[in-house]
Amino acid sequence: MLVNELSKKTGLSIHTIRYYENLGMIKGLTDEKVTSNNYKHYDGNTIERLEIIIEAREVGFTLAEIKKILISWFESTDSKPETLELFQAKIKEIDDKMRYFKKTKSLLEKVCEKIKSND
Amino acid sequence: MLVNELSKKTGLSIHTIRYYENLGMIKGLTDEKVTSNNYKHYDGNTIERLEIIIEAREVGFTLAEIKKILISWFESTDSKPETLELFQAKIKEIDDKMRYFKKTKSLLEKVCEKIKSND
DNA sequence: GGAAAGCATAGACTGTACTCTATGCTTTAT
DNA sequence: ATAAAGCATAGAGTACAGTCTATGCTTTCC
Repeated sequence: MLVNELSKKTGLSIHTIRYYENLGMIKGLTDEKVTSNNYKHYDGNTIERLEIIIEAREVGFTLAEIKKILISWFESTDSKPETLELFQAKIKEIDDKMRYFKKTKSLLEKVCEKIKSND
Repeated sequence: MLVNELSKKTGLSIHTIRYYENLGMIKGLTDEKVTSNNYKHYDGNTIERLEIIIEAREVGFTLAEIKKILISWFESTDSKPETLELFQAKIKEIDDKMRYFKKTKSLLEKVCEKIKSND
């Protein structure tokens, strides 16, 4: 599939997809049998990668971190201590954030009640 | 207290404090009895505000949103429908993120196990 | 076969949130 | 009294994550 279809399937803009490709997070392949153009073709793996990127973004990974995750997930066969460390640090970060979020949520709920009761 | 003390008490850099002040999120007052300088004085309310800023940043509010929160919390007497809406939307966002976080955490834990077992 | 739509690269521009530098005046310490 | 430290404003610079524009070639559709 070409970039337009990939964009539709993932919901990411063509610009963003190319941006991620420039960062080396995904890679399209040009069909060597076709010499008239250098259109890039993407496959299911690219979709999978982009979906991982979208989810990982959501929980606060930076693109640089996500790149590492992708490499260790798709390209590496051996275990990587530094990736393990990154993940364990992120688990800790997530725990911290969840605590914060719970506190903040109940605070926000109180504030909402306060605002409503002032009517 | 002057900016240096405020910085030490909140852990924010002087630069960051001034940045927030320029955005109108906090406000120091110059002592009108002193004419030789225009040093700004900050009080407990400023610390409270900065602590709210720090916490709200942590859960993903933008500074523009935090400014609204501060206004509705400290400056407004009447209820503000738009602030209520903002908060309710944020509560929903937090719920969504918590779901994501739980999913991601268990995924990360699995990945960590996988990496470890490859040793 | 000519217009419209799609693809590629490169680079400029935007927004958010800082962070740092320059300059100059004021206060404090020795 | 003078050097060091602190304060203020203004503006430049940085990092991240896009987003948009320009240019030019290619493919598709009527």
